[in-house]
Amino acid sequence: MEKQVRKRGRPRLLDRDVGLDIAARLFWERGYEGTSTADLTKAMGINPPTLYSMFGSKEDLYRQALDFSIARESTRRSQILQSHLPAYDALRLYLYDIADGDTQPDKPRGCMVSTAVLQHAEENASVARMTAALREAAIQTLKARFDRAVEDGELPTQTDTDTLARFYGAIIQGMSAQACDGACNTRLKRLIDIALTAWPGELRT
Amino acid sequence: MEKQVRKRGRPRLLDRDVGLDIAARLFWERGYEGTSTADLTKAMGINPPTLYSMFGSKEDLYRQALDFSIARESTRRSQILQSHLPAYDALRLYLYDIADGDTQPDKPRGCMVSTAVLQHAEENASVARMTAALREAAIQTLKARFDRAVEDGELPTQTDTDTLARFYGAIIQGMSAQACDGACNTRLKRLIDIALTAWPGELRT
DNA sequence: CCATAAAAATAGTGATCCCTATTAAATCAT
DNA sequence: ATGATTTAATAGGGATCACTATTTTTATGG
Repeated sequence: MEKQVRKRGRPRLLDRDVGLDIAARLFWERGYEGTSTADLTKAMGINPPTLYSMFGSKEDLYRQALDFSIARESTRRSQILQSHLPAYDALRLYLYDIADGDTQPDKPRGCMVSTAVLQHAEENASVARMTAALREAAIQTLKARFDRAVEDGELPTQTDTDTLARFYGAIIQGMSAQACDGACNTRLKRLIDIALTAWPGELRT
Repeated sequence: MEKQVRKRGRPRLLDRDVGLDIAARLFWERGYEGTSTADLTKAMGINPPTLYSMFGSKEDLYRQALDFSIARESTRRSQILQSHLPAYDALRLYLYDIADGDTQPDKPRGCMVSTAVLQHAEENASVARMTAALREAAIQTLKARFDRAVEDGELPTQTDTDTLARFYGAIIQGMSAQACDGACNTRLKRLIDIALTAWPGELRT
């Protein structure tokens, strides 16, 4: 990650990561269809051609903003999930971390991915497929952790880990929706505590 | 509900309820921001002035289409919930009915209300408040049923019925999101069966 | 200083957005 | 038939949509 050597030509006024951060925040708050390229260029302080030369298109920018945001969160969250904590405890901390992310002060409510682009115009079907794939990947990550829990004897051998992962995925999506509707952090965590009572295994192995 | 007596003037080409049904289906599939007035007028087979004289504005039409759709479902669903079945059994049938609604053949996926207008442009904030209020009302209906269950001794007296209602509300929202992403009916019902294991009371009193 | 390179700014493009002023058509009452 | 009444159709308005051809600015290399 060494600083780029100064190249020829006019220097950039906008750092790429700063631009992605601004874009991610707008898309997060207003959604893909609710955010215009004029909103984006205005918030970044650039003119339209600069946006297109830096990021390609509105859809390309959305994809890059999602990748950028996910990269920032994924390290901490995968550490929680892949730690040597019992699966139940790891899951609890993982869900609490998501609840925190859904209710950050001075940030948009909810999750940028969990409830994004569920309904959409036909022309945005490819954007919807992208967010759906990200949600499916998150569920598969949960399932893999649950499979490990079965191997470790923390869950009954007959556990349907796929459905269990989709159940907690539904909790994550429901929390995002309720955060968008104004739910506070403690309210989401009380909800998590109920969801954790559906855990099929012995607790704290 | 007697048929209206033929009045003076040119007869309507489009029945109001037929128009609302067409509008509801479009809004359901594409969302509020993803559906244009041109989409609506084309699907209804009318010209723009007819849409505005019949329904007022795009936002008014959305509100009327939501009311129209909810009215059709609410009778059956409130019968399920307010029946004399034990609360647990009523809840199970209620959630199964919602799962069926999320995965109807030849209908858009998911629920028209549960995951609608979560992210939105600033100019559509009033539309978002409307759908949020409908979601909150559904949660309060669940809470009221749970409160009755406490009175009937089907739930422990110290049960936090508000959080329990928001938990099952999250399940409903998560199911809608996953249905939008392609989940089938049986997958949603397996998810419900796990959610029901979080029920705090004695089953089948 | 000059040529080259790279990015920014200007000034738009055609398409689509939600909505409406006006005119034409179709019915009923007399 | 005529006038009154109600709805439909025509034709577009002003704003915004995502995007871009062209020109101008600012840097480096020689």
